[in-house]
Amino acid sequence: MAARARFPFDERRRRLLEIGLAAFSSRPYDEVSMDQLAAAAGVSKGLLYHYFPTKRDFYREVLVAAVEDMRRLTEPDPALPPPEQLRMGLTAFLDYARDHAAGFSALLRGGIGSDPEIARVVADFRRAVLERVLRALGVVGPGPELQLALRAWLGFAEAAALVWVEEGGVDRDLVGRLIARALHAALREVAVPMPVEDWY
Amino acid sequence: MAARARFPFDERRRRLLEIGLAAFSSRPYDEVSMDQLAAAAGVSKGLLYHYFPTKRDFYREVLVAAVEDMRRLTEPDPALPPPEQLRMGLTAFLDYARDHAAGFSALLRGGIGSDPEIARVVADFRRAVLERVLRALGVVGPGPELQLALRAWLGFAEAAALVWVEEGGVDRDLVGRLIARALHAALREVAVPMPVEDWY
DNA sequence: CCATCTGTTGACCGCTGGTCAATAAGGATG
DNA sequence: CATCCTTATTGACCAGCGGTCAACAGATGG
Repeated sequence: MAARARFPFDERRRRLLEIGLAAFSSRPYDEVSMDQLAAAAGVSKGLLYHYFPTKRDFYREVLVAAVEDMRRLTEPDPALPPPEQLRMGLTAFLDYARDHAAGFSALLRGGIGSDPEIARVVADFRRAVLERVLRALGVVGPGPELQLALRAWLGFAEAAALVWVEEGGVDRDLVGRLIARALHAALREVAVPMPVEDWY
Repeated sequence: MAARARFPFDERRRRLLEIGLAAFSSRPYDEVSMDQLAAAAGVSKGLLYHYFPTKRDFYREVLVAAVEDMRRLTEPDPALPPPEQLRMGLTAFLDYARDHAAGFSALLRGGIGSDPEIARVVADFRRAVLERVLRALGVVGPGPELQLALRAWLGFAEAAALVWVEEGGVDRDLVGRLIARALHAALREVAVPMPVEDWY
């Protein structure tokens, strides 16, 4: 065998997560085996378990890293006026979905979403996105109706992005406008004063 | 052991699917083993494989049955005027989500959605729902923009229903109105003439 | 009462997720 | 340069998993 290559912890971990993302993006969870992953990383299976306690934890960490990546790349500039923040945030969101199609589809579509720990990662991400929106709106204590409306709107945005990425054939900015309009409609229905009409 | 109980094919199959729905609704896919399922059904594992070729197929059939059930229970009366069809369809949809919370969450949230065969079942269901809407609208050859808008709207409706079921605390008819309004907004953005304003 | 069909079983297999004691690379210390 | 200690890394190992299969037994019809 090749000589033992000893890597610093963080670097090795990062490499393993990259390989995990590639694997879990292209095949369903249960069709990816730890042996395969280890082989793809040129490493023994035991090492995988040295870095991640279980397969599920590994998957979760892959998801966390991907979501963190997305959150970072779509972060709006707080110095901009709110309408511009929304516009740029949506554009960045759609661009990210387009450029990371496989991972975006596989992971956000819920690779194994019925697991509570996994679902929580996605739920946390969604909450973070909605907090951005609430901050831009200047709302502090959103009631249950507003929370539901915003969460539903996020479902709209995610579905729009998924279809746009998978089917194609639609202008990106049209999709962005569509999503912004949906936000307006959702907010109006729960009586949140916001002149989003001219926001996009 | 108990004497061999011989059942007619269809009945046994139906029972197995019921048990599968209960199992897959309460635990993630990979935490449900065929041995457990067989034991829960009071049956040998071999029999499970006599009815369904693989675990994945079994899961798919469970999903198909659940989706079929939902489709049947939310079917609108075509004799009603379209606005009323929408109203009743949404009400039935939300009621179904509430009354079948576990299955609705687990299965539509995508138990193992990254598998193409499984994803297709959900995709087919969504297409069927959208065809109802298109029929009610009188649209025959929807362009890509309209398809995307409607698909995004369905994401809105699904997310709204999920949150409503899981969090509670919001009036059902408010959720229904919210979803109807979102449909209006989505359609207006892609320039589909439809006076949905007074539809709900 | 036999023959056929088929719902049903239990033993079996390769592989999977997960464990663990043993090992060796490399920096620190003298 | 030898030593030591830490820890990244391995490979053998295990119970349980998804899946297979030959054999069995309850109906059904002649």
